[in-house]
Amino acid sequence: MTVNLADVAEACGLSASTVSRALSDPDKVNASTRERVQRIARELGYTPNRVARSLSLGRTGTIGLIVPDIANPFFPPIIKAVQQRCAAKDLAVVLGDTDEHAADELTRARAMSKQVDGLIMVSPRAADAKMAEISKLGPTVFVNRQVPRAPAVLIENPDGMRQAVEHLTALGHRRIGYLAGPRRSWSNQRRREVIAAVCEERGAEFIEYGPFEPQVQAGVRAADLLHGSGVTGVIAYDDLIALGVLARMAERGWRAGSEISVIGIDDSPLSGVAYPTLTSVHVPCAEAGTAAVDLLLDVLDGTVEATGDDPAVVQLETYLVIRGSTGPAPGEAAAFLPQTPVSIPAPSV
Amino acid sequence: MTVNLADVAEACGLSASTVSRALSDPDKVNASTRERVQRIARELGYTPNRVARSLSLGRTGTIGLIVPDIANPFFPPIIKAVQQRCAAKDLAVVLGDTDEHAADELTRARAMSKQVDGLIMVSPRAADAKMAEISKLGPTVFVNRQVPRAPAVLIENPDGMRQAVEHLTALGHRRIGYLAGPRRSWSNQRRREVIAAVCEERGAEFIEYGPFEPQVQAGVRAADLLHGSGVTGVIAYDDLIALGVLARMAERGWRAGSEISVIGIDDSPLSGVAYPTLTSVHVPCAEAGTAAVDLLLDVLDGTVEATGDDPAVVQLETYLVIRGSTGPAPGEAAAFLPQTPVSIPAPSV
DNA sequence: CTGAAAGCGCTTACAG
DNA sequence: CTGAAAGCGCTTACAG
Repeated sequence: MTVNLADVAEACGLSASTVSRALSDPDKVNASTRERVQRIARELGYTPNRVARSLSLGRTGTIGLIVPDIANPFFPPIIKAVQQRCAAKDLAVVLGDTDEHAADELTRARAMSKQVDGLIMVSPRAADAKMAEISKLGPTVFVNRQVPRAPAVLIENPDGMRQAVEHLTALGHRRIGYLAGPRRSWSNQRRREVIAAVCEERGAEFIEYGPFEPQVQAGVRAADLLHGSGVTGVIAYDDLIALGVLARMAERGWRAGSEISVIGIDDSPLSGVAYPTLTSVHVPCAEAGTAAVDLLLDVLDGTVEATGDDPAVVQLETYLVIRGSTGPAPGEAAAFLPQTPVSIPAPSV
Repeated sequence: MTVNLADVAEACGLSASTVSRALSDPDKVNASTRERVQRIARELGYTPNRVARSLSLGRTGTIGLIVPDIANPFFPPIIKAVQQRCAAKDLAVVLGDTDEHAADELTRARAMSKQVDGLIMVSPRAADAKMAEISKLGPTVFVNRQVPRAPAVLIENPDGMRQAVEHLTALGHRRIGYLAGPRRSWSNQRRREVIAAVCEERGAEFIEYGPFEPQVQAGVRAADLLHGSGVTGVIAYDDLIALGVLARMAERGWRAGSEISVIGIDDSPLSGVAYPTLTSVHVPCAEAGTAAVDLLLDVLDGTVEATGDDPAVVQLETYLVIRGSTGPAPGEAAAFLPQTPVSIPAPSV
């Protein structure tokens, strides 16, 4: 049905070998034959069969991307960036969603492994031992998770967390809550540690709530726990939880940014949509996606240390973005008078 | 390096043919050899090479999915559903994002075509003629776009639009605005028509604004246009625009749901996060993703009409979800007293 | 029920 | 510079 290399060869009166060279390695062929082959191939509407090519080359020109939940707004920017970068490099992306089931990560990776040249695992949930098994399947880069002896792109830089706590203490907050994420989450452990440490350093009390699932509904529940606790500033594991807190506060008539200050993490596009707008720690998701593809390509080229005790790790920066949901602690407001309202335009989504 | 069929055959003392059958067509093989082969294959950690399998079968076990923008919250639920359904059917999904460039749709489809058994095009932006070319590349199903002589899953049912307008007129609104989406958008044209028609039918004035890009920022701009226009009820092309309107209204101290009622379209998870929560037309994105995979599979099986004048088209239902951003038109409120506040829990995201 | 052989559509050392 | 041949790892008629 569809035209293949042999058809083109016949139409040219040449061997398949020559046609193949003319098309994929043009320098190895006489200039005039090259032109003729290319013209005839075009006329016949020939497109090489990628599958056959993959089989003989041993490379598929495809990479696998596995994420826990496409519908969680944290992931689409990463997926998009990976996909864009791959398109630019003429690589295809096969996508896997584990629906937050840690056990599926290895299964999906295994299913993909024979079909891709390398794998990008974003925020995997399963234990390090499972990640080591995944790494054995083929070249693998982790995003947002440090795995021993494996290359990774990390966006869990402590700077942003530190800035968040210092922002609150500078505003006079003395009792600071942390709405914890899932207990097994690597990010959660890192965030908790840094926040607790900076609280201590700044002489603020650190109070942990949770764990909470990274969902708006969990934030609604968290807001109710906060009420009457004496906590005046709170940092949520992620924006979804923070947005749930804001929604519940609005519903109950508490003023975010004055009665309680709320900080999210991710700086997702949602941050500008909430009311008030959400102060949040910016996490460079798109950059992480791009960096992950580049790192994986380096691993495939062998230009980078992909294993052993000192694998390549790319560390990206995080920082605090201040919006409307944080303000002086109650009783501290006077120090800030006269208050000039700051209007921050909603970001485009 | 990696273990292949021949290795398993050798370990079993059998031919590759038998091993192949034992693994992929177990009935054709003696029960005891079958068990033995399967056990040994497992012990050796054998996984079939999908690429080789594809080449000999002429099927890749992969489908292509092309969307305009992964980061637009409309698409992730569709992507997720497609991916989940495919995983259940042991199909891989290769994902393409055209970044809203209509011209890339054909290019990307062409690049994928040799690598997939079929294609799902979600909300494509390019003209029908381009879609016809894409259809010629191989089995193709369209989602959220009707293309002549091509199978499709449509979620542009007029019911939801009608309910939205009737909701507003029932609340006493007499001047109804429509914040139009991109001019070329197929959905936009359909929505505009239905809304205008129902306004006329109900004796309300129809006023169009825009076009607006489907982004929060565009809604901010739209809100300012609305002010002082006498429009009391407004339907936005999508939730992002509607959320921008709400954000701007909150910022300027206008009360959504009393001074102006706002309705979005998509019923995205964001609807429950905004303040007030957003009344929106539910569009069954996840169902559409699942239906698209099933339809594509039917096309591949040949059990469904995929071309000609009467191709298979699946039409899904839309309906209005009422939340906090709509209420009686100003001056009509008296008719509703005493007002009992309705509290609607935020949905999980 | 099992095996030897051909074939899927490419690429690429190896000769000439 | 060009061609014949082998090979990538499977599947599947065709024999036995």
